[in-house]
Amino acid sequence: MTPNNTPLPDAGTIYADVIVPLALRQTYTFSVPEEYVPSLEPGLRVEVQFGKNKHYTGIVRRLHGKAPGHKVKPILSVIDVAPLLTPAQLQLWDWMASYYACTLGEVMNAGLPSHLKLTSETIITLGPLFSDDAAQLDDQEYLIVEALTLQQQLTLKDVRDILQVKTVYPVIRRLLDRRIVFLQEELQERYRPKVVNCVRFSPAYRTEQEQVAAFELVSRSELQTAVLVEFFQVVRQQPFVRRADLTKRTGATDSVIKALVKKGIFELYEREVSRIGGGEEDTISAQPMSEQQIGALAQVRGLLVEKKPVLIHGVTGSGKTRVYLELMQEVIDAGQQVLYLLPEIALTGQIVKRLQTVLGDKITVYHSRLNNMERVEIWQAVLAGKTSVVGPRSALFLPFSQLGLVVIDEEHDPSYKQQEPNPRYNGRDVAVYLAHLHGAKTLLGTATPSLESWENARRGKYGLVSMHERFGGLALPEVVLADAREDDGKGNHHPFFTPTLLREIKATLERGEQVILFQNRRGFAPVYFCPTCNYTVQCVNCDVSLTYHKYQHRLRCHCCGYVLSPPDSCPACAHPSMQLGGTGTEKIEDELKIFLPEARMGRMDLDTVRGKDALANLLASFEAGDLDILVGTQMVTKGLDFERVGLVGIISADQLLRFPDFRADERAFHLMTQVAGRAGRKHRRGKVIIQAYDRQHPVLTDVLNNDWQNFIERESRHRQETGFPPYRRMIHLQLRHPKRHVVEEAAKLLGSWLAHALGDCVSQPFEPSVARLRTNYLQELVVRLQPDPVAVQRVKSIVTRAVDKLGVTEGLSGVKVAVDVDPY
DNA sequence: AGCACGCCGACT
DNA sequence: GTCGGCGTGCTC
Repeated sequence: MTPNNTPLPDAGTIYADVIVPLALRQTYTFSVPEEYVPSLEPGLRVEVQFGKNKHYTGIVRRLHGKAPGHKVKPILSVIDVAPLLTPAQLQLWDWMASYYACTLGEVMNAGLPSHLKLTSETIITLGPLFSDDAAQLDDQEYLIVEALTLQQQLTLKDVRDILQVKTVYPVIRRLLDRRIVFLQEELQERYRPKVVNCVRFSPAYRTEQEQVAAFELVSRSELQTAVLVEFFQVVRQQPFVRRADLTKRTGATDSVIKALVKKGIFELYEREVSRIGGGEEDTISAQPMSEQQIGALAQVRGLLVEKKPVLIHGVTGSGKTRVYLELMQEVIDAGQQVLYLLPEIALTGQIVKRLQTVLGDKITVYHSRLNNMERVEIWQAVLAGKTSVVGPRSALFLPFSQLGLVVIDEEHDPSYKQQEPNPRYNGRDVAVYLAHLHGAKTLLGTATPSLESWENARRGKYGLVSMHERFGGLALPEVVLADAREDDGKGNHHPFFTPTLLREIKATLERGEQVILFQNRRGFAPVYFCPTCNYTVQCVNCDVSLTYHKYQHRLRCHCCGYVLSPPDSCPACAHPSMQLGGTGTEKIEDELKIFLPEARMGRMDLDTVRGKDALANLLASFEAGDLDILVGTQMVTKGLDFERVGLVGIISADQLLRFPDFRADERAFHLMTQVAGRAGRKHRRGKVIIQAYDRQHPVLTDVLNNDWQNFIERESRHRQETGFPPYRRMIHLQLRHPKRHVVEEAAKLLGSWLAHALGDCVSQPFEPSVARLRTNYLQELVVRLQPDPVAVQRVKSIVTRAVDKLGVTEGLSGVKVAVDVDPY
């Protein structure tokens, strides 16, 4: 009997359509062995053989009795006892695959933590905690553990060979669940959450009477009584009590707490906290809400009754978060779950801290830095309906069972859009659909709504609630435009520090306040060139110039990561020296040290936050006041609220506005408004300096006047006239291949097919500004069409078919096509 | 995405 | 005469 033999389909056989985690258009049908029939249902994971020798974790999509007209393989094993995916999740997957014109397998890859996707190549190792406890192992488990003690690591295929069985996933799952073995990757980087020691009543003292008894028990100790009294004080304000707070506020020592623990009254536990923020979070300021907040909350409630999403347009500092929190609390109190989405980077900020302070362990942070084990734990907790979640777009894939509210904060943020692997989805839009699936309330919030959401609000598809005043009457920062041509009066012109900016930086530092400088480019200089022949050092893989990084003294490609030592002389004409062109964050930092040798500076860009805790440490030291100036890219614009920032400088507004992209103005407006919002929060009016050559640019005028209304109206008119989103839908196709003529031919052919089927809503194929990326030449096509869902759906299927057809065209089958629906 | 099958160039 | 290049098609 070979492993490949296929039972003859007979009338009674049950079949399962299975999703395999690959970029394949269909599900595949497997027969269900008799023994599994009772236990199988959609959403369960199964082990299947796919291709000659590969085993994958698949997801049962559908069960049926219809024999396909070809051979089928049997399902090898059922991995789960209960479905891992809820019906709503499967529906979401279907919707995503169809909306984003990708495959279910690709959605599966995005949606399941790798821990839940064993394949033949998965490598396991023995867990560090395993102590030779053979008694708890069955025969198979014992053999695996024994092999691992000899060999350190095994692939699942090895395990199969050792056990001489065809299916091993269930036994592996059991070992994983019990932490006897681990997947290899997670041992490399254990995430260690920061914890604080907290105190609570032990189970024997949870009721009021019991606690009264506790007071009697400690009546002979003044300090212990004081601690108990203090405990009740604190617990009224926040859902947890730190040990350090009790000792600090009562003058008791740890031994007093220990005594209480010993008496069985208290118990100690550890609570995870965000690593940022020197002093731990303040307790909920049970401050009364402002008039505006009360009004907004009432409006939101009213609109939510109509079952449509509500867009909260609230200026920075208007106190939107409080409004979210009130609603979140309600939903959670009603026993439902909340999903609070944030752009990834903002997750490290104060908002998360605040959510945790108020909601305590009712909300879980879903970080990108969590390891597999933690991901799976959260998965189970969410599936059980036990917790709400704050997280980035990937948190959409968690198995919510009781979803009652979805909050999408910073709704306009472009990083909600996944760019690289399929599915290229927009977390905001998927979130709206997810909420709809669950019949959950939907809240979108931002200080600067995207045109998409604004248009939805204008058409009445979304409710709109505006909050125009800053909480507590905070003044908006003063925004000043500095002429980048300005010199110091003696004819000295600095290429990126105007005298105005330098003057203000100094004044701010003298007041003991902090400065944030924004430059949207990392590294030292984006161009390294020869002054005589103009030769520029290019990446060998991509069609871009290499950026000089001074700190590492290397040239790096920001597209593919290629690294090169900078040549001292020109490789083309042998000229003995090379020059640097353009300005990145490193250079800003460097040059500023010349003007302000005393200032303590930090830099925040991809290069400095790469390490695990680097970002948290950087933010913590800025918040603690150990840094005077923070220079950074986009990152500094998102969700950083520091009390002592008196000045924000935007080094080059022109750079933001010159982008050859229909969204450039919008992005520039968002970025500048957001970064400006970092200046001066509580105690004093902040200042923002925008340096620009083109000071007449209408976007700058709008930013200067803080006139979002004017901006959005002009921009939406412009989009309407030129036919761009949200007034048209866009589908973007990118073709790539190592040979230029091949990709060109493919683009021409694909373009002609699409033009034939769709007419002139298809662009001519064109070469993007970066024409070669990671050794592949690129060609692009853009489809623009009326935003009619039926028409769009039809176009998507035509596009998909054309792309598939290209894949089987002789000579062009090697061309990769990436379809991007609603590109950003 | 893998992987095998298959048809054309430089090696023992 | 064979090893191996990657272009093509298939995976239930």
